[in-house]
Amino acid sequence: MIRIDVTSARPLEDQIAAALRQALAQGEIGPGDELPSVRQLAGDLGVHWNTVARAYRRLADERLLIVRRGRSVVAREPSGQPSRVARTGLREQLNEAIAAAVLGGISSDEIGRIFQEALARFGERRRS
Amino acid sequence: MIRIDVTSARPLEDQIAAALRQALAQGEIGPGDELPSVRQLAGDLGVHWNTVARAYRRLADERLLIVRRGRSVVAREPSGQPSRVARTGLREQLNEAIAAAVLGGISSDEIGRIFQEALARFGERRRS
DNA sequence: CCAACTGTCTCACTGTCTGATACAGTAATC
DNA sequence: GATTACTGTATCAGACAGTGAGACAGTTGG
Repeated sequence: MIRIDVTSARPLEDQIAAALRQALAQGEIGPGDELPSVRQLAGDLGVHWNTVARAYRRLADERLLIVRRGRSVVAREPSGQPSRVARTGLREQLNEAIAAAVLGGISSDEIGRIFQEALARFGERRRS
Repeated sequence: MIRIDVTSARPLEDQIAAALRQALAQGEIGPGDELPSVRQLAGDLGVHWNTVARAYRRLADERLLIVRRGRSVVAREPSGQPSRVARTGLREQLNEAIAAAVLGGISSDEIGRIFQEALARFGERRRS
């Protein structure tokens, strides 16, 4: 379902939350879909289930999931209109990504191309 | 010179390093330019100078700065050809930024527009 | 040489990340 | 309705990273 890198320095909880966000944004997981239990997903990923629980909880706080104990976790319809912080956050993330790429020797053209490829994956909204 | 947010949860060292990378990538700081001393920049930012020193060291490890004790810190010419990790890193950062934006309710069109605005700031390469 | 500057190193403190374990809610079954 | 087997939650302990304090070491100019 999702993939993480246990050797990365980035916290596992972060990685799991980020991977789930991508799956949600790409429509790989749609509103109403049930997600695996914390213990099951943890087993698949090879981490402690508590770590998955915390990632779920974080997304629940972002109103992306509905999670209540005893019941299975489900995805919910994402929020309506974009907030100011969403926009400024996007701008900052893009600035940082572009800066690193430029310093890494990637040309502006190629950065633009890679961006378009990435963005295209979010427009499909495939639902099973 | 650069700006950080001391109230953010993100480590100060990270913020400083990221801000410097942006300044370098945008040409605000060019090869050969001298940077402020760790104590001076720290005073400006309101953080401990040791934190600035570590951020400088990190960029030096990325071969973006030359830093030796006793002498002032100078920017260096960034690397030549792009590496594989630079490209995959860019892809991952973009995926994550786009996912968060989509879930935040920002349309694909607007994401594209914001990206173009951001990218444009890196093409200017203004030098003083 | 000396003084004043530079960055580096080591230490202590604090908070976060991770995993272990006990707990509490839900649902199906008897 | 009690039981059982599953859900997620809460709390704690150990490991580790981020931060700041202070001593240290290299460089430069008087």
